[in-house]
Amino acid sequence: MTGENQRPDDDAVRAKVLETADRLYYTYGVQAVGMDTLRAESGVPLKRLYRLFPSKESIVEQVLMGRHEAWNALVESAIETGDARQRLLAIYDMLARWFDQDDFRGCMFINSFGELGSTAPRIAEIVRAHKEGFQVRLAELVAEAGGPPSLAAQLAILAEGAQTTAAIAGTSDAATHARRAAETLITAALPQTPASPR
Amino acid sequence: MTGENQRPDDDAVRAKVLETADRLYYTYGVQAVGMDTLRAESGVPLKRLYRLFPSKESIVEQVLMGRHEAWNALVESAIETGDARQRLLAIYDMLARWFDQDDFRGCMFINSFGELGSTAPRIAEIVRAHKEGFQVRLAELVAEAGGPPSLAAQLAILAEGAQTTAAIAGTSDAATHARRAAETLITAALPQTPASPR
DNA sequence: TTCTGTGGAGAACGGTCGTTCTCGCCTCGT
DNA sequence: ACGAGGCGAGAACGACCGTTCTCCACAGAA
Repeated sequence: MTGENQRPDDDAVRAKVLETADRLYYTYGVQAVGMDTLRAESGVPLKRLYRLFPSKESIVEQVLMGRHEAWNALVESAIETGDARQRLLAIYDMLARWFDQDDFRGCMFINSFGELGSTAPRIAEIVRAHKEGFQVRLAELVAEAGGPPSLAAQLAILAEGAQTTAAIAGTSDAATHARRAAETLITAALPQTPASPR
Repeated sequence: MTGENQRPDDDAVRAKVLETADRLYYTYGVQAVGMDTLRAESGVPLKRLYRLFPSKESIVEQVLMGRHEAWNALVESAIETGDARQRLLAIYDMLARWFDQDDFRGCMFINSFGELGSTAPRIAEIVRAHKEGFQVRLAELVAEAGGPPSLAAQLAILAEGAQTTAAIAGTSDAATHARRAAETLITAALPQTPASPR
């Protein structure tokens, strides 16, 4: 007898908890937000929190997985139009819009890795997989543009550096600089005009 | 062992504490290392720790200031020979050597910012000032090479991105990719031969 | 109604945090 | 020799952590 007796609104409550946890962890850091704060902000009693999630760490993991999906959706929507070169550059425009949001506090994966990476291997692995997924997607885009894999690695480094620089400096200038650098690198790696078939 | 059998004076003990704290905080994160662990690893009693430093946060601040000086010294020693272009690229070679150290765990300033930036304003300011100092130094080197300020911003983003990418991926490949990208960006910004006697 | 059981509010628990205090010991001035 | 004072070892303190438990109001079945 498998005890699948979850109440009908458990899914909605779970979603609300993860939404609240995402906001709190992103704003203040994971270790700075206790379970009681999460209870107060989400309105979900502790008892139910621990029925819906086995532990705080699993909440952190699910928050990061949610951010992973959201990030992928953002990237896909940013690159859905234009030629291969324009689609690559659109990623940096997306970064600029993100950096300009007033609640921007850097990349949650990078922040969580610095905070928990050395003590929580599962968190570290989620972060590593997230970053590798982005690099793989970049490599696909670069390949469609006819560029070498090394260009994808360079563009990924630019995106990472823009995120940390923008978070620490508190401005979105890094997105503009990263975009210009990306233009230069793409042009150097794809010397022929992108519209001309071979 | 030493000629002086007198008890080490406060300055020497302070230095040993900061050295131990640097290693522990860098390896495990600041919040993961308690004062009792610092006492055990440094061999300095709690009472003396609190006579030498007013609080844990001040230890963190002084560790970061020490890292700031060490970083500046590393940069200066890396760029002390060669022409302007070679000196700029030497920074990425220095990064590669750093990434290959087996205790490399990313940039402590970025890690500390993610961990404490939103709750400890003084830490956030130290991190911000550190990163700005590096960008200013890069701008000087770029200016000596005859390049525009935007090139310095681009090279700084490459360095930041290489650090986070290497930390998360666990490899030093990012340094190589960043160096190649830097070569391309420098060449594009300084189209003429860099050798410039005056 | 009465019984039963579920869920919410919050106390409790064991542990750890940063920080301070106690106390015995050791040194040292007189 | 003797009292004073500074030191180290570690307990103590209050606060907070993640997690579990108690207690009671109340919903539905008989």
